[in-house]
Amino acid sequence: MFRSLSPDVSFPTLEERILALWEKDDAFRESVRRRPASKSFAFFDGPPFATGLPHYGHLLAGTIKDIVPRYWTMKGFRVERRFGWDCHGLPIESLIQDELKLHTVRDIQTYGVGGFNEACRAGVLKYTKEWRRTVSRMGRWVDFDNEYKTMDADFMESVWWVFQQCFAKGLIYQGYRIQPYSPALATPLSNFEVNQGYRMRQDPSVVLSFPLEGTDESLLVWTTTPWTLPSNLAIAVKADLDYALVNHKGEKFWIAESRRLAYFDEGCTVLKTVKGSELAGRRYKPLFEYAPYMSEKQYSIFTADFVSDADGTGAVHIAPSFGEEDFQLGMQEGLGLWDPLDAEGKFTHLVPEWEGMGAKDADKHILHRLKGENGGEGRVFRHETFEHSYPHCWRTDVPLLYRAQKNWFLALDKEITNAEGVTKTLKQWMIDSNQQIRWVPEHIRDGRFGKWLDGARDWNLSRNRFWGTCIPVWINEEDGDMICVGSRAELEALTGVKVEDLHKHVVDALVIRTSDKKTFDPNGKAYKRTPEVLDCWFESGAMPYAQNHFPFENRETFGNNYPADFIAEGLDQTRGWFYTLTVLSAALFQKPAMKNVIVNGIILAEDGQKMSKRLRNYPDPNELIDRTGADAIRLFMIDSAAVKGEELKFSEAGVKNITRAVLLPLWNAVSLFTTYANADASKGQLTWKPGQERPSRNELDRWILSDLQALLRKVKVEMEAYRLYNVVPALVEFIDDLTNWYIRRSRRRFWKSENDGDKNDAYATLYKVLVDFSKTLAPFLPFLSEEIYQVLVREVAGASTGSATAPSSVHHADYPEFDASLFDEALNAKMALAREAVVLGRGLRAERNIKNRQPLARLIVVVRGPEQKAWIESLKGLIEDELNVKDVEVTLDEESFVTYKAKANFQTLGKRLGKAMKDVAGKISALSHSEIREILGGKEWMLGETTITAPDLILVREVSPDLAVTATADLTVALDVAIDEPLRLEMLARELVSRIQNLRKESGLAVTDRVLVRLDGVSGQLRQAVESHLGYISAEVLAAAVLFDGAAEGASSDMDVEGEKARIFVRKAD
RNA sequence: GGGUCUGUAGCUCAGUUGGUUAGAGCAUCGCUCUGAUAAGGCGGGGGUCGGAAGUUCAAGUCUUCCCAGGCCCA
Repeated sequence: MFRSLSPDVSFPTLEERILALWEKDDAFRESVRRRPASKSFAFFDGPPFATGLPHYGHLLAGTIKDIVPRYWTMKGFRVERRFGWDCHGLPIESLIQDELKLHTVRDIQTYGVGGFNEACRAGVLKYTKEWRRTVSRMGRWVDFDNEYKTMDADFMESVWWVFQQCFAKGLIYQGYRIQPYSPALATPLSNFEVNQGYRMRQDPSVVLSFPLEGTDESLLVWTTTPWTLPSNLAIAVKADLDYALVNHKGEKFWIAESRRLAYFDEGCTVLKTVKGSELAGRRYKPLFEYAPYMSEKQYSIFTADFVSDADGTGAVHIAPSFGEEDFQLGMQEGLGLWDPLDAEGKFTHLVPEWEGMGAKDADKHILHRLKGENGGEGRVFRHETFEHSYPHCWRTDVPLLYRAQKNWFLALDKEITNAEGVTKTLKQWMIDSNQQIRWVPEHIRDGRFGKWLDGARDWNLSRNRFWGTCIPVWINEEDGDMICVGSRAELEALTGVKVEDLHKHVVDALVIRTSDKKTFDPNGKAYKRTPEVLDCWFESGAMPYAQNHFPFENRETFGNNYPADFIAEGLDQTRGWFYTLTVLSAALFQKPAMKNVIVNGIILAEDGQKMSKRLRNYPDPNELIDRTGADAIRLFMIDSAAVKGEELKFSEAGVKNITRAVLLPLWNAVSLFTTYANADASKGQLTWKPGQERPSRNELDRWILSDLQALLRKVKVEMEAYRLYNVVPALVEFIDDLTNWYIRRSRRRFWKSENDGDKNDAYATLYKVLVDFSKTLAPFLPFLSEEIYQVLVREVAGASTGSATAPSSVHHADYPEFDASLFDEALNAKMALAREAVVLGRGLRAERNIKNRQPLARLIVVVRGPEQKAWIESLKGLIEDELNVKDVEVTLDEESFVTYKAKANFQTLGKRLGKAMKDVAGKISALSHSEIREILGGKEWMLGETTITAPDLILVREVSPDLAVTATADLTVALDVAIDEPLRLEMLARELVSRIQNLRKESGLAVTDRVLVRLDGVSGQLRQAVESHLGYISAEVLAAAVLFDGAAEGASSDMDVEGEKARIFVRKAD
């Protein structure tokens, strides 16, 4: 009837088989097609770089990105899932630069941007095959055939459109920002690159004297970058710091009082002391006269908070083009920018003295000159060398310069009016959007992400690179007039040239000539494209629009799929994708780009370190999948805090534990079901047919079905809140309920030889539970659930089963809904109480050292109320059987077993009593049994000002150590431990059965084989036991006969239980 | 240096508006059971809840400071 399942299962092999099945049936695409396009659940996939292989972080994010869409698909939604590739940006450019041995920006230009870009295009998808294989092998369903790539012309065109939208809203502007700059590469670097290049180096630490105008006084000023001195435009001091005027060998110097002794003797003369604010506004004589005069304030003293007296002199030199703080002060005071360096960081003709010399190289020459050794002025007061950590170019190892660069920015403080006429700044729209997003974990919203939004600065969109989407702005060189192009059609109209590729080497060649800014006019004004490309984060943020080539195509699709219902990425994307999605969505539509976000944490190696190829502290993902299977890895990752933004220490042992705790028990449950069902079917004892619903009167059946409903309700709540981490524990608990209670308690019902209704009830129930549970598990364990479904549903013909009627994959089925008609809260509580009684009973047996095979006469269960009494009575038989007792007696009267003591209920009393709490707690614990009874019975006990009533007491039951009694808040259980002769004989019979069963197993007999049992040398009481329990023994071990003839035949063993002996022989009956 | 998250048993983690003796799983040790089992059952050991101070009758939980680690930023 059912395919027979080996308990000896290899999950990786099973998974490979399922993958082939999905492939054959085109199961993924079918799962999408089956659901109506009108009922869409939108998912956005964050694009990875394909310049490296997938690692565990990708597997984790991929698993989350698979589970949630699978779930909503089964809930009836169409969930399109398109894979995306991030093709542009520095990682690929660096890779190709290495391949082509192009070290600098100039090398690339010499090589040719076209050739370089084509090499990037050809190389960027290097690992896509490996990605596809690993992602698919993990069971993730995502559309690779319909993938989007950020380098596709359609995608890039939409990015242009997004940019143009921002441009039209006045959000785009050009401005300066200080950036780390590599003179060797002639390019600014990203923070990421900078962080790779920190090293110790020695630099000059110089104090210079600046004569103040109209006095004979000088200000001592500190710098570590002499090469910026020709660009000096100002000096900054700290307003509330004391500055002293020191007389030193006839010269007068200003210096911060707190720094005075660092440069002068103790005995030096202090002429006067003033606050820094009093020095502000005074003018000084510049060191050099190369810089043009750009402001009336040039060469004067300012106050600034960033000045400190931790080093130097408490006065710092300001060159606004070099250094973040200098730049800020320069902007604030309108000093202007003056940068005498060329692209390679060399002085230009603006500083003829050192023209052609690199900035850092010029340091010593500048100092030499300032010392007056070349006929100049002796302005160097102190020249030292110090060692510090400083960033170097990660490729060429030359020290970086912090330098003002012209960039394109997205302004966050511009006001935007939405469709409803509400006006707010872009930043406020972003902050409002964030409040509408459900973050998992929640704290990201107002924590990491919210704080980041609050402090967000204008977004620097431009990169002086080659392989990216071009900034679509053309500029007239004379008047700076700009045209922002938003599509290929516009570009063609303006240039008269039709292009299909929008990359730099193609687009830069196009010059716009126009008189109306709309159409090409050979005699019109000329506009050339600004040379920068876009930050590739702009492209990933534009992905919701660009993946659909919106607005050029798919307007309707876009409308149905925006904002996304769900996205998921790692915590490191807070400032990355999550941010850029939010900025662009707020800029374009004044709403969030997504409704729900799961943020996963970082995966560390088992030792808590980062996973490192060099340390080899983690198993290769592909090898691990081949060893343990994807289901186990998926569940291990999901069953962790990694799905709420915390880190996960990845351990293979943890993955194996999932196999042991979840996969195998479930597999065994299915295997048991099919084994017995097949056996009974072949004996003609199965009247029930697969898929046939069969209401059972058996409480155990009704309970497991009800328990399953509780699980379904829980899963629904957690999945709708995107709390994946709460789902796996619930699934595990259900598997435990199913295998260690339902199946264990039902084993005999499957096993018994007579065919009655109950047996078929059991099959019908277990079948329904397994099928529904496989559907419940499907999003989480896509492979194993599929196998179970195929075996139980697809491969058998029945009312709702078989290939003719049932969906071809479990993932095409509808997700099981909570069924109120099967749910019985009281039954769940009742079973829980019975199980508690059993646990207590087992404890008593263990405590008294009475083994389970020894039947006992009686268990007394004392319950706390009439309802509970009825509950336990209705499950009497189950408890009797489980605990091997002849009778379970249920009563409400426990006073013969326990003595009451009481503890204070701090919760009710604490607020009322305050400081008297401790005293009262002592008095309560001193109450006697009868006093407690009276209070429980309703008596009010006056204790000073307070009235103590029953709820103020917590009852503690003390049991005498002489009695086999134990108690919890819900139950008191007493075990009658007396063993009379009939009970002893029955124990012996059971012991014998156990020995015979072992022999059967050892000799490899099938569970259905009938046997012949022979006994030899049987001692008196054992013989008596066999004779009085012959029927029981024969039925248990499927004995055709039990003979005392002593003939030695078949497998044998000796038995000796408490002095009762026999030699047992077992062979298969003829 | 700033922001943020984390710190509870050997390991992985729960722990409600502050409330009584801080829990679970795994691991370990002992006992036990077994014709669904790579299992099951019962019990033991194992904790100054990162540290300190404070608020309170009462702090794993609230406040402040400090320490350690991760991520992001500088």
